[in-house]
Amino acid sequence: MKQANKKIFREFAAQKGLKSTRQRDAILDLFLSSDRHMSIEELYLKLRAKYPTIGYATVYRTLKLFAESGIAREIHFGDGQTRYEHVGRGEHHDHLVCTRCGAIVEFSNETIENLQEAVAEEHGFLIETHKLELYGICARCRK
Amino acid sequence: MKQANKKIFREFAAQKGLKSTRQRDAILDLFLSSDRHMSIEELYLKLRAKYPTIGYATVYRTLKLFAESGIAREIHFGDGQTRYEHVGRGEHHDHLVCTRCGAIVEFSNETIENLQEAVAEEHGFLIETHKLELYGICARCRK
DNA sequence: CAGCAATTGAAAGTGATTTTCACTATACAG
DNA sequence: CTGTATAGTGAAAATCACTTTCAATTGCTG
Ligand SMILES: [Mn+2]
Ligand SMILES: [Mn+2]
Ligand SMILES: [Zn+2]
Ligand SMILES: [Zn+2]
Repeated sequence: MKQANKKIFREFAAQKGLKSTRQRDAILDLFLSSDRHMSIEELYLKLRAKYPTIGYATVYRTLKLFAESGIAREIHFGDGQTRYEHVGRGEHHDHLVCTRCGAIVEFSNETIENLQEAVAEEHGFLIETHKLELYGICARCRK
Repeated sequence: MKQANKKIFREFAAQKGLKSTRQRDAILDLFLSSDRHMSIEELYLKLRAKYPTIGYATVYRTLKLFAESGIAREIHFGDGQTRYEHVGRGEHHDHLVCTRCGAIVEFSNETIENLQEAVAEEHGFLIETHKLELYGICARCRK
């Protein structure tokens, strides 16, 4: 997925007249090779290590571009910070979030998705997106 | 539910040594008799009408107490504002949110809830809470 | 290389929420 | 009823997570 997403972003950038900059490239590389759910702050701190002068604004702006291009998705787990996660073409998944250690497990359940559609239909809604998050204690923390 | 929740909060307040104040009572009455999903700002503005000197801080603090006591639940629909909704003893529901007009429809689906449990179990998680929100266009806005 | 638009980072600005603090109100003992 | 200890209040300042502004820099195109 990494190379595919790199290509998707390059194409997006090209047709939008975005320039290729040292910072943007560094952020893209870091994002694509990092943990799947990173907060801006985590990304910023890691970037600083290799690129001490990079600014918060640049990181924020760049991650928005990633989301716009379709290679990233913004997620909110209710801790006040925005996270970004990788998105593969046409992929979708939901999350289990450990309230103890913060671990995030991804899952996808076709049946649930279908039932969501059914519920929406009952109420005349046309679903655009949805959010399903299960919060609890992960296997590790339960031991 | 209104009287029941009033009683629940009174008991919570008593055992926590919270005092009964004019403001707290006003906020409780307004909250319990209002729309089921109110933002702090909406509550604040309505309160101001009857109680011109009430401060934002008091409203924020009081709603947190309501949540702590179990009569209210904090909800985040991604518009940057925290909302609070009524909670009845042992009740639970999820939401359909119209991205056009902001309408909120509540629903509950036993089958989905059971599948969530099954998913959690597969991953060794013990669910504490969950959030299921379906965003889309409501029946009215589709016409 | 010149010309110009896009990009960057520091710093100021936002908007929601929280904290601080001096003042006030409540509850409970006497 | 008081007097007191304590909790609560509201205005204003502080925080937090972003977002915008802007002057300086950089990438591209020709
Ligand atoms: Mn994920
Ligand atoms: Mn609701
Ligand atoms: Zn855990
Ligand atoms: Zn609508």
